Amino acid sequence: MSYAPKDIEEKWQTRWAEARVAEVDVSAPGEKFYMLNMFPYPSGDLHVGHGRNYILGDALYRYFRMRGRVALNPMGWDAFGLPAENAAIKRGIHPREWTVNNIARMKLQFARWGILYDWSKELASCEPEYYRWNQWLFLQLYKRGLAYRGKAPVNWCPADQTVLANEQVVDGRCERCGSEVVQRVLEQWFLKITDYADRLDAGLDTLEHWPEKVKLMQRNWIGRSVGADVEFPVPAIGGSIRIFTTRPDTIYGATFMVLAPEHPIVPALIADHPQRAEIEQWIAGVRNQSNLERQEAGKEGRFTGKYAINPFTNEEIPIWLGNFVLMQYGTGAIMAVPGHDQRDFEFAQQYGLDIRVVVMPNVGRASARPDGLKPVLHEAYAAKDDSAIIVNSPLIDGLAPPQAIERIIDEIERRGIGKRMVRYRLRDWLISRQRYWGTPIPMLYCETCGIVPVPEEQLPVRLPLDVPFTGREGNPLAKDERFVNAVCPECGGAARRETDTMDTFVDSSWYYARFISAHDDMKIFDSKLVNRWLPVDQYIGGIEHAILHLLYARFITRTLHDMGLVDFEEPFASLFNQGMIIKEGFRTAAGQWVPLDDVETRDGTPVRKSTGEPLTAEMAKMSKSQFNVVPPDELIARYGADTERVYTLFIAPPEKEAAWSDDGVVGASRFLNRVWGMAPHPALRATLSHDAGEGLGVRALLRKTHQTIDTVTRRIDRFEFNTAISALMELSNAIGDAVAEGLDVRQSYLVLLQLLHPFAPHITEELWEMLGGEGFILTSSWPVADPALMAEDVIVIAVQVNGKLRGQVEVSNPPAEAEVLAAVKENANVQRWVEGKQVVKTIYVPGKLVNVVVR
RNA sequence: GCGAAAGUGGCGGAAUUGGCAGACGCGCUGGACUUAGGAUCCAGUGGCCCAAAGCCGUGGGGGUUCGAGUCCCCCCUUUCGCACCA
Repeated sequence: MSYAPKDIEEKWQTRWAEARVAEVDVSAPGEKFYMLNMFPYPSGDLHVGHGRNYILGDALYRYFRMRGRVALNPMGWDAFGLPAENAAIKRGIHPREWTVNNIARMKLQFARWGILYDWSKELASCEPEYYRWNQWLFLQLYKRGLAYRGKAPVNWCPADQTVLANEQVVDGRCERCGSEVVQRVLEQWFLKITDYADRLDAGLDTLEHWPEKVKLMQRNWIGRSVGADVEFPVPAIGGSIRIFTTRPDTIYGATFMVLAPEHPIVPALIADHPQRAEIEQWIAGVRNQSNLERQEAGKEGRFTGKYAINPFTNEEIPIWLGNFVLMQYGTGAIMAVPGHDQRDFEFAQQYGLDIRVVVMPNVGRASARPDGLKPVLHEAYAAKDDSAIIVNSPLIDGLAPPQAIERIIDEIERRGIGKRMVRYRLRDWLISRQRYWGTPIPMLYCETCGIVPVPEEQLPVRLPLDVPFTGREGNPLAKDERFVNAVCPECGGAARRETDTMDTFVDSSWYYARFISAHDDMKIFDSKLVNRWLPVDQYIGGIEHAILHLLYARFITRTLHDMGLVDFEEPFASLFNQGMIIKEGFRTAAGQWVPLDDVETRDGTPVRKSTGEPLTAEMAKMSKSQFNVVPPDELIARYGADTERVYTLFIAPPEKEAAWSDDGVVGASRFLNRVWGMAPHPALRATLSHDAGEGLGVRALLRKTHQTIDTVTRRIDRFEFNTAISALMELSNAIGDAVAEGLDVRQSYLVLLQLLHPFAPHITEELWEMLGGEGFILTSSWPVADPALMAEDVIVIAVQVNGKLRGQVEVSNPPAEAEVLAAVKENANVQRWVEGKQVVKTIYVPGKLVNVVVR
């Protein structure tokens, strides 16, 4: 009987679905395991690159189930967002219809991959039963002062009349229409994530099972800096300017001050400047530049004509404006220490400003120090650790920077001119979008009462579905009178509804908790159950979410914690980022991607069939626009889903980028065919017994089997799926050899099926059934390795002396010291025996090298 | 520029604690079966050498060690992240 994946796979997919095997009663007893793939945006068709992500999750889910855990593997849809709206504009399909259709297609695809989700807990963020709680959450945040309306410069696309998220701006242009994005100051809704900056930063230390890389990225994004705020008096305007510095120990070296051109005090400083008009023009120019342009322009500045007093040297220092000082960070003003800061140094060089050395390498004796008072910038002169020493600074001379910093801040605080300060790079989260397809922000603007929240009992604020989509006149919601006109719940007068919708990252910041009570229409979720099931035990998704989604989710979880709704602060105990699948695409010299059916190979080089022009092959992320996607349909039709699953996991370590190879797939296919082909052999039907007198072959196979159980288990635990599968291939090869020798392999074969199940679920279920297994293999238990059976009976040690083989001796396993010593002595006259585990370690006798190696 | 990770056959990649480098798979070579092979099966496959023996081999150069892909120092290359954050 030959292997027909199609029939088998459909059969088992149907059976699993009918038996609702993946449905979990969240209040059932047992040790829980919450497995979660990041819920996808329903963009439609899935390719094998997406498959990697979900197959990985399914394999883990099945593994933990077999290990006896009550495993939950839910799935939902991040269903609001721009592409649905674009489809509506381009093709006249309603965003909802487009989304619902895509969801249906993706569900089918998941089923064909043999992925088991608990669909009873399915959710879609675009449905009122979900986004209602999004709105509720927003109101709670508003009540706590964590949601506020404020002015901010935002990315504005003039053609589409909307704000764009930073990630929707590509090279300064709108990713959708290509128009140049401009900065506009608008009133927007923000969530006060900065209130949680310290907790979000500190919490990273508790995430032991997160990739270091992601934690580092978050840490950099939060950008915690410790230092001090210091006031510098400016007599000319009868006030002072506050700066932030992380190096207060270098304050004696502050020879000038630089303000961001946008700093609010600038107009007062330059009011009587003779070239005021020119400076204002320069400021306007800098304002209009993006950060990138600003940096490319190089360092530029203008002298304001005014001076500040350095509070420690009491010298007058010039106040400059500089394009390299950012208004958004710190106080928008710096004390410039050109002797010890690269940027300040460059600026000082350019404008001929004083440079003073106040830090030197600490080389012990003063006389041995370099003649360091030269105005140069050198690495050692910027050191912040004990390798440096402060000079030219009366109050802190001779101290190392760490002590000097403490000392000088104490003095700053004593004098009342500043204080210790921790600042963050993190900014508040702008969540307003002038977009239709999103959660309406549940707020009202009343002519008499001002900003009024929609009362909770009026939720959800439903997104009207019958609105026209033209795409060129801004948010259709704003023109929908029925939606906009509302009654103020406070005074009963006329009110206007907020027509902005929420950033979809709000939707995804708490969905993992909603799965636990997905259909509760009384509350956001059941806290008791959520506290039982969360944090998520294993979260899987792409590295592209390293900052945004994961940071927002960590933030929102903390707000839920502070509301008393959950008793944990970190939503994801363990995080795994799978790598992308890439594949060769072909492009012309001009960089244009060419469809595969227009590519052929002539004389070993790819050319474009239609024009004959030469093409270059390039590995790229799978994408329709690059014509290099591998759709799973064909692959499954030809080889079956199990083959795709095994190949996808075998191709490379899962965290790495993997190059798809159509040829490589056949390896996985052959492997499964061999596994199938062994099954009907008569040897399988015999009963296995391990009586003495059995052939060595059976013992060896049994040993291999138990070693494989051990190996595969450990490798799955460590996410080493590729080598777990290679170990199964080895076992399969060993069983194949044993079958050829006519040995009874039934027991080993059943173990192989169990170990293989997470990777190739359909074929293993089928074979399990054929061999008379009880129930689903999915619900069978994971085999346990018997250490006694794993060990070799005898080992051969080779005695090497000075690299030369002196003899080989067979000893029992584990080897008795006396036995080995005797053997070694006989061959090499050795005195001492060092025992390893199974492998015999080095024996070293002075003057004589003896290397004992296990054979 | 700063930070992080990684360099192993023709390719993807293996190699607990330093202990037979190249598992497993692809590809390739030869063979079997075939009207046929982009199917299947068998054998071989790091390099030098007809072969054996032997020698050389984990980006380059030093070092530690009886022994280094693995540990230490210097250099080179690639990828990723941040990008004037005071």
